[in-house]
Amino acid sequence: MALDRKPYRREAEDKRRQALVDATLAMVAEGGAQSATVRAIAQRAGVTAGLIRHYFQSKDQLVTAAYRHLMDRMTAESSAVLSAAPRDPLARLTAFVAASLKPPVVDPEALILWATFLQETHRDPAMKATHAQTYLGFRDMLQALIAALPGERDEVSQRRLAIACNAVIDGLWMEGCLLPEAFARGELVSIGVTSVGAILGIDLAQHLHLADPNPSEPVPDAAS
Amino acid sequence: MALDRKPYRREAEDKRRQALVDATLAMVAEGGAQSATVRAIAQRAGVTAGLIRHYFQSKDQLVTAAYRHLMDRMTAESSAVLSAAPRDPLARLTAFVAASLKPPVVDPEALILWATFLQETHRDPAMKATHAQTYLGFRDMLQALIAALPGERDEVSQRRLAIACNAVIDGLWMEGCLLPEAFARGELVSIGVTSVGAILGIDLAQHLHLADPNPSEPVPDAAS
DNA sequence: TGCCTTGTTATGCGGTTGCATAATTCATAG
DNA sequence: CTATGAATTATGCAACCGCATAACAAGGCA
Repeated sequence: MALDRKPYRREAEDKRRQALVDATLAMVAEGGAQSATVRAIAQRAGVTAGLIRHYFQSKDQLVTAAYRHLMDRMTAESSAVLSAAPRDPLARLTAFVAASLKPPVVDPEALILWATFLQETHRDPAMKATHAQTYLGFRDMLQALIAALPGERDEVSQRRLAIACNAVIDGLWMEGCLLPEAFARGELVSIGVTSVGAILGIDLAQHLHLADPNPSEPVPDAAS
Repeated sequence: MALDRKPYRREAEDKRRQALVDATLAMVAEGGAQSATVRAIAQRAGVTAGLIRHYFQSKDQLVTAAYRHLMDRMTAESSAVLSAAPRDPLARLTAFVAASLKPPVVDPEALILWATFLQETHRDPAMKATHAQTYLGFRDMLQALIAALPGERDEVSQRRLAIACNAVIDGLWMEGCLLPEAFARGELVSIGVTSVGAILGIDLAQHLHLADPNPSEPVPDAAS
């Protein structure tokens, strides 16, 4: 009758919720949505399945929270680039485009996560709202960068240009995530910066080395 | 003891397989992958679940067949435009871009289906091969159109330009599928043609009305 | 008309999933 | 040092999943 239960430690609520969210994203990234069962997620987080229900009313709520966290992270990665970018509008735009087309933004796992949650978006209004917000947020960021460029452009033109530039970036991002071996180092960045420049009628390529002295290596201080 | 079985009709193999594939796509489009169970698919196709195993060795094979059918359909819709397009290279490219950015290619269901199968791609080698084949096939089509344009371009440039133009089209396609209400009629086509022209350094917009006299209306003979 | 192949239905099984609930152990307060 | 509450584990359950197999009937062929 000597039941040896699994020993455990009590953790702060924030920590446990975060651990469960991280485990959810990890499971989805590795094996798709179907492998992200409550049991698998819990095991990944180092807890038992029942605990999920203690922090989330249902599995769907956990998934929604994970999606929101993912989107927040991607948005944060984008704006982080801007805060560290130079002041010259041309260099700023170049740095933004370049950062969007290399790791950690370009990442096979990121696309899997994005695609997996996209179908949930179709059903769950909360996730749909999160999606639209993030999506248009990125485009607005781009439009602001375009508006700051030298030269006169009315707002209608700015919007059209932002839509076009956003599309190039998204398309290249997808290709880079799906077929990472199909492109040479820095090729996506080069194509992206050149194309955005062509759409806007300016030469951005000359700002590439200024905006980013080390175009192929991700920041080395990756995880804390 | 009077068991009244469901009455049925025997059908040709092609018809039944196609019906099952169509039902699979319909279920995935409506409720995501998780709602596409063998029972639901069979019910949608008007048969019982056991029949699936009579035509496919497993559910995975049915899903793979459905994915291949979807990709073939999308590719066919794009290349169909080319066979009816004029001979002038500029007009041909314009028609191709325009057709890729309006119905039936741009369609919310299409994106959901694409995104859903994308995660399977990550696991199943057969689906990954189908994906890469379709993906690069579309880009090669684009590169051939670019190569036919007036002006000298070496193959390296052609490849880079094809990658960039493909990215714009993909990105706009995604936005159009995700937020159909965010764009005016014909706006995506207009932006796409203008942007592709800008990337290639030529003016395509003037060929838009020639290439497609009715840019916003899908063909009216939709379903038979 | 009557048989015979096989397309189709019907039924059942082992495994898994999300969720509910009871049992237990950790951490803190007094 | 002990008591109390809550975080965590453990157990169980109803529903559902894909798949196997057996029973049946539809339609061609003699």
